[in-house]
Amino acid sequence: MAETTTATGVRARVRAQLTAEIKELARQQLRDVGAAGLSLRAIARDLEMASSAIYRYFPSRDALLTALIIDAYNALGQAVEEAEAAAKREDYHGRWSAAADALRDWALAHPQQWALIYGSPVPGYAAPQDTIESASRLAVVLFTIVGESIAAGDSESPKTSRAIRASIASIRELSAGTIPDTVLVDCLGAWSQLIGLISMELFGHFVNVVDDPDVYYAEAVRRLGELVLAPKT
Amino acid sequence: MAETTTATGVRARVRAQLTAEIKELARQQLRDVGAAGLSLRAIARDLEMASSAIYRYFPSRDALLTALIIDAYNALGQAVEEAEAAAKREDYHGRWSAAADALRDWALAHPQQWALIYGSPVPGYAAPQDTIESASRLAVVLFTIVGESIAAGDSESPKTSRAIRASIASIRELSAGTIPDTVLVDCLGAWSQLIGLISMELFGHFVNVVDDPDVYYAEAVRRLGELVLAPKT
DNA sequence: CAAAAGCAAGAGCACCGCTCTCTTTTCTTC
DNA sequence: GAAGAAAAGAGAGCGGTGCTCTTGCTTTTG
Repeated sequence: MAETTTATGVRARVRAQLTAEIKELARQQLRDVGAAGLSLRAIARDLEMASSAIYRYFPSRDALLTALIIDAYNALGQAVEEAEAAAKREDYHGRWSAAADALRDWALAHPQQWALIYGSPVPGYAAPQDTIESASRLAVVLFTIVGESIAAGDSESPKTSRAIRASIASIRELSAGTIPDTVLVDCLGAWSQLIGLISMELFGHFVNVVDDPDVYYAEAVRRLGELVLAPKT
Repeated sequence: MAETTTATGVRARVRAQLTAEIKELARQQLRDVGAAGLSLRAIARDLEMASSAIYRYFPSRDALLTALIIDAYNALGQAVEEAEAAAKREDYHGRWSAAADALRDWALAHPQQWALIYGSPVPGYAAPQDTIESASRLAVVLFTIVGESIAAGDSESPKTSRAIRASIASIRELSAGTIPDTVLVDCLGAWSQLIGLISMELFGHFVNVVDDPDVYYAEAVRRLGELVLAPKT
């Protein structure tokens, strides 16, 4: 009795640890055979347990995948956040590049996990609601940089049409007026371009097109920064 | 004898037709259950033939998928080519929009096929060489519009660094000097952004971000056109 | 201490891709 | 036209999958 005083206690902890082990093995399998080849039975074999026991931890293969997706979003978000935080606060272009570079670096280091979150949705087509918070971390970083850059400079903000403003109403709310509509449109474009560039490179669409992705990506990022940040001081 | 004079004859034709039927059923299954759920056995059942007989037509599931990928590239390429061809030759912005709109329209009409070609590579990770010709059709259209637009206007072309030029040597060759290096860099960015925008929308990354993708996409395309085409006459 | 809840194991179902072997059909060649 | 060659289909079978159900065991809880 005295030993089990750790609240919900031992059981919960070994469960958490085993859950983590399953996910780690799953990530390993992801690297080796890709998402399509991920097999619960293989994980169970590695863990030397019955295949049916896995289902005590994840009710289905899709649930495991979803958990991996959330983890991937968080790992990516954290990597970008940390890289961006390391740059000088007033150096907006530096912060922009740092974030963009961290994005690509993470993708190159974890291509299968990138494919998991930015490739085709693997399960039947359930966009799990749990993912949205983790997923937004990247966008938050990018839009924050732009917002603070705008606030620091004195911007002229050309008008946009009513329809365009309405089309991006959600993201306008989220950015809470710190970013003029015109810039906001460019931000969405820049964001999409970053994702597009990395996906194209990773998924093989730049074969025989771009020879040195490192150099090209850096240049693309620089141009996007100039488009979207307040003019350099 | 007289009836079998059609050269390689009847056999080849029914074979071609059955191959087409298999692919059509596969596409249907793609729509219903996605690429992950595509099953040769299910196709065989629909065709009322033994599952083993399918392998006379496609040596493996991946081979079928590869064939579908090539078909998808060609269908997409053709759709874009035709839409672009319908625009007035001198109206470069019109041609640009027509191509970009056809791109998105096709994607929305065939999301699973889009995922097949622009989502995560499904097979083990074999980038089949057969696909590259079909895959390039889209890029050819986009880059041709830009090239002809440049040729029509009188462009000042700012310098790019040696490293950047080298990084895109392959595509520079393909465009055969019709597009200045600076513009070429923007072209690649614009191309990637179009793919990125459509994928983000289709794969659910614009949920709670972009409310009216039609309107937003049109605006993004317009801006990309102004970036990449010679200034309007 | 006993009941309840969580956990592991095993057997089993229906499906999958793919490979054999064997028979039937069609084409080719003499 | 008949005989041999090539292509096509059928069926059984192998090893694998996700997932479920039942049966015991262990830990936690009242």
